[in-house]
Amino acid sequence: MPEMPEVEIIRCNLEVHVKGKLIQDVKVLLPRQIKWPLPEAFAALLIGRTISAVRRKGKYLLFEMENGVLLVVHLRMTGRLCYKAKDNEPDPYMRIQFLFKDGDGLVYGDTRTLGTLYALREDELWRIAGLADMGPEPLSGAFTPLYLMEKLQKHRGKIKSFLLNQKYIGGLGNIYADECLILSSIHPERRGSSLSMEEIQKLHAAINRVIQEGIEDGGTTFRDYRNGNGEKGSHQERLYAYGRTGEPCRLCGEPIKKMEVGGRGTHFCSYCQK
DNA sequence: CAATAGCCCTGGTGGC
DNA sequence: TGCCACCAGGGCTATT
Repeated sequence: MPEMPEVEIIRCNLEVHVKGKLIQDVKVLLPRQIKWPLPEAFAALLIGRTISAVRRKGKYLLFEMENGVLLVVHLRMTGRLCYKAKDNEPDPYMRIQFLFKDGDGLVYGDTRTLGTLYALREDELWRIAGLADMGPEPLSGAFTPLYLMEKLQKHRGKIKSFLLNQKYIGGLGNIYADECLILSSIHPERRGSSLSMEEIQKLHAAINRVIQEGIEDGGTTFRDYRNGNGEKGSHQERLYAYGRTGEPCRLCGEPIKKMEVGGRGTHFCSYCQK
């Protein structure tokens, strides 16, 4: 499941390949994944355009065309974008295909088909609520301990749910949320408003740390994630909590436990996290 | 307004 | 071996 580090890796890898490429054709194999505009208009907006940049905001990828049109992609659970040279073997779960004038292509594949794609201009980005309402990203100047404190003071819900809510912090998903909680010794069911300033500072540092390390490791590949070249990341080898149920905590040796918090599987250490 | 439950989706897994 | 319930979970919508 691509989160901010994985999407950043994909952005970085794809930009090298697609910058300056002219889109000659767009084949929409599964129209319902196009959320705006209608599939025919989606293709028409992109055909004949040249990609000038690849941007990212939270978990969204934004391909900028030379005329200002943006192709926006959210990969959700199993979406993947892969640059394909002319003779590469096809993705069996290909849903959308972008063909370039030089014969290469960009393939959007998605087994569970939960991903979403849009084509619109910069001044129409408000149509994508999750993008327009997104809070500051980890590692950004706006994401400060003070910002975190102000939001948490008013939050009566559980900290795990807070971390997953993109309107507070843009880019965290289930894996990195569990990781930053174990690294800051905070129990996932703690109420946001109950955190001390010291805990908030630890949490802030842990969020930046896990995102930074995730990017450095080329992302976390648990099941489906692949970078823009179809390769796996390695951060799963360094995880403290996620997917380690029953395995010894790397900090104290107690077995990692799993519970449900806010409808999400949550991995934690009952000894370290209070 | 905010928290929560349900829903979308399909492949992989474990139980029998 | 085959069948099937169940799980994975981001983000949207409906409900409380």
